[in-house]
Amino acid sequence: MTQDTERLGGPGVPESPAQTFLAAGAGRERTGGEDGRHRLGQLIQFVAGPENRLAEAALWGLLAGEEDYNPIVLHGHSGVGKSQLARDAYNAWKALHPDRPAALVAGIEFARQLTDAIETQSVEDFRDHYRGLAMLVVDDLHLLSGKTAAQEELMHTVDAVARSSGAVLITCRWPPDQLGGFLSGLVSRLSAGLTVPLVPPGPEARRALLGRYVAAPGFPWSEAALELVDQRFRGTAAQLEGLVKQVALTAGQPAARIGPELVASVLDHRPGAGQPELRVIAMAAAKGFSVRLGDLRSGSRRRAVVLARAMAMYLARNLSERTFEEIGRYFGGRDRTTVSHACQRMEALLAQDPSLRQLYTQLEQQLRA
DNA sequence: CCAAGTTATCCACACTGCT
DNA sequence: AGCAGTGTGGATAACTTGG
Repeated sequence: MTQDTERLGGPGVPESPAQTFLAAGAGRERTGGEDGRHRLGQLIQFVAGPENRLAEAALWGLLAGEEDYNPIVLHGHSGVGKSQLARDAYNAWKALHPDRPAALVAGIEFARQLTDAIETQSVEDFRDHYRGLAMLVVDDLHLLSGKTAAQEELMHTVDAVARSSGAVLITCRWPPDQLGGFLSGLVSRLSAGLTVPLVPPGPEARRALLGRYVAAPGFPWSEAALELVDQRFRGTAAQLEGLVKQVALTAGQPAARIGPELVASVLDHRPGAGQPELRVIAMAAAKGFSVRLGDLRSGSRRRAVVLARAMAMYLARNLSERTFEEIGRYFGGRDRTTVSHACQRMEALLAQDPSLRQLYTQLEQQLRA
């Protein structure tokens, strides 16, 4: 990994891999010079700040046809932009290599298609399609947990695509070696490629994202309004986009200038912007561990209760923007450091217990739905 | 049932970023 | 400087485990 880092993220790496890539003229042939570069630049929606330069570099390397790191696995919490990056890679590939077949498929959809193919006795067609691809993008691989047939099929697909000098990009909640309920063959195949962590946008990336979202015509934002979002908003790219839409909606008719007062009132009255209620999270965790909701909020320290409580706290922390203080208050008025410790402990447990990770994934899915 | 080990919890203090 | 949020380390008591 040291070598990978040196190669892709070290001092030799230019500020923006995208710039270098485009400056070098990669893809010019098929995308048509200046115009093509511009078009390709527009296809890339993911905004990478310094914190995600390695992922960006990996993406551009993949598009440039570098085979050194194949497959590339992007992993990170939900909301960091994995799916966006997957879509970008797919769209850019199609623009660069219109004559080389590519596919973007969600992990769970890949499994469903395979089941259909088996039922309709068309597995050969399924294989011809996927194994003949020049580029395969699989989004949310972790949802294939426990689905061995699909994993086996995917493993052979990845091999086939790689053998014919194709590119494979995979997004996942966890790095390959921490996946629970996965075939060791697939895990080692994935681990042999390049594994890149994705993290939430930092200040620089947030600013760039904000600039893009407010660029839509009709609702001119004042500098002070932008400044306010910059100062007060801490969230994922998707949440930021939601905020901008909410502000436009509140502004009413187009052409009204958006000032800091309006933004402040939207920020103040955000109804938890899609984040589940603590009670809903606690109930889901309680059910997952077969304990009572009341137990989680009680003083009990029974092993099963403590584990379920820690999971609930960890979920609350990851799926909402609530502070340790708020979470602790809900769970029996516990100290905020208790919540902090519980989250750290859960993180450590998840790193070493595949079945627990499986449960976490399940609960997270359920609560986001 | 009891002693020993483990760890969930709380407290005190320190650090960071913002106003 | 003051505040909010967070991180870290130590002390204590609740709980688990082995005999």
